[in-house]
Amino acid sequence: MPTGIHRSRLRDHFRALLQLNHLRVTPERLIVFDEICSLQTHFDADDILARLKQRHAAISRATVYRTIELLEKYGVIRRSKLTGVKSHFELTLERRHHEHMICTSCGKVIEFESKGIESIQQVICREYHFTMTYHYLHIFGICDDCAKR
Amino acid sequence: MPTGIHRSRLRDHFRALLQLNHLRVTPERLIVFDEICSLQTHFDADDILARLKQRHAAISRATVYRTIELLEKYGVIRRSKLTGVKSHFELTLERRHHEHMICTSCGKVIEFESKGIESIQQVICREYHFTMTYHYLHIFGICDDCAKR
DNA sequence: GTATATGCAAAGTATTTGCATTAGG
DNA sequence: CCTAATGCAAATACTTTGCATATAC
Repeated sequence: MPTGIHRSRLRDHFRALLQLNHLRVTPERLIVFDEICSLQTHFDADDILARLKQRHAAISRATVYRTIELLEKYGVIRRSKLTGVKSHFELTLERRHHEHMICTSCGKVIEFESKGIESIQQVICREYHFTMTYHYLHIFGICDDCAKR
Repeated sequence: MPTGIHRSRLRDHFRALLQLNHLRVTPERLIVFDEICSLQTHFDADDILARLKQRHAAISRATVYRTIELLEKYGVIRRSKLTGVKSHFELTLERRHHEHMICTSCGKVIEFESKGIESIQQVICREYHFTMTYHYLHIFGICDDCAKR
């Protein structure tokens, strides 16, 4: 899915993604997708189920799981197991790809971009015959301000 | 726990950690800890159970889970945000740094090293006056085998 | 001796799946 | 039409927990 898409056009892109992959555009899929897009944070399957219930959209648990699986497979959302038990997901609508540098002392997050890392990744993925959908680089350490203290 | 400890001394450090925290040094804990140290990759609870069984060490599932929880709590292992339903862990010391490539279809994790990424990071950290303690690069996508299906 | 750790089995969550039914292309 | 998608309920996977027993200190 392309980056930097305006919210109102997301649904059209999802529809296109389904059609391109010979998958059916069902109301259930569109509703689950809309719900995920409306979330501004990480979510898990139950979050979606709860919000659907609140909206009186009777979509089954199985369909929610299956739609999440589909979205992950096509790189629309990504899984990150934050807690010990459930899987958490996040929409991959990166405005522009960036990496994170996290200060373990004050918690500050510095975002940066690196052409070099992107190209190294391409080389590595080719070497392993791996088709990348997304990546993230997290650098942990001590920021300038904290080092001075 | 200090880093860069020789393998044979790891057990002593674990023992000290337990004593310092008024926890009991039980054979079960030592065996589970040794097993984790002997692994060269990330692992999950079942990996440990399977290896223990193979070694005819009859340690219960509950104890393995409880020991893993303890080790995570004291920072000896860390939960890594990989894919799938299980929780994966990694020893926080003694490992040579490596990156992860995760197949979002089958869950396979490919580890690799990259000198290039290391050096780019050094440049970036210098630019931001950031003192790195550790980092991880996760590349998500579809592996060769899954792409063929 | 006493409190903590273990083992077992049962309970608790999260997720997946088989199958009959529905509906998109 | 035909096949993929849905809903339901049952199955499975992973993890936690209550309790009696064992054991480290």
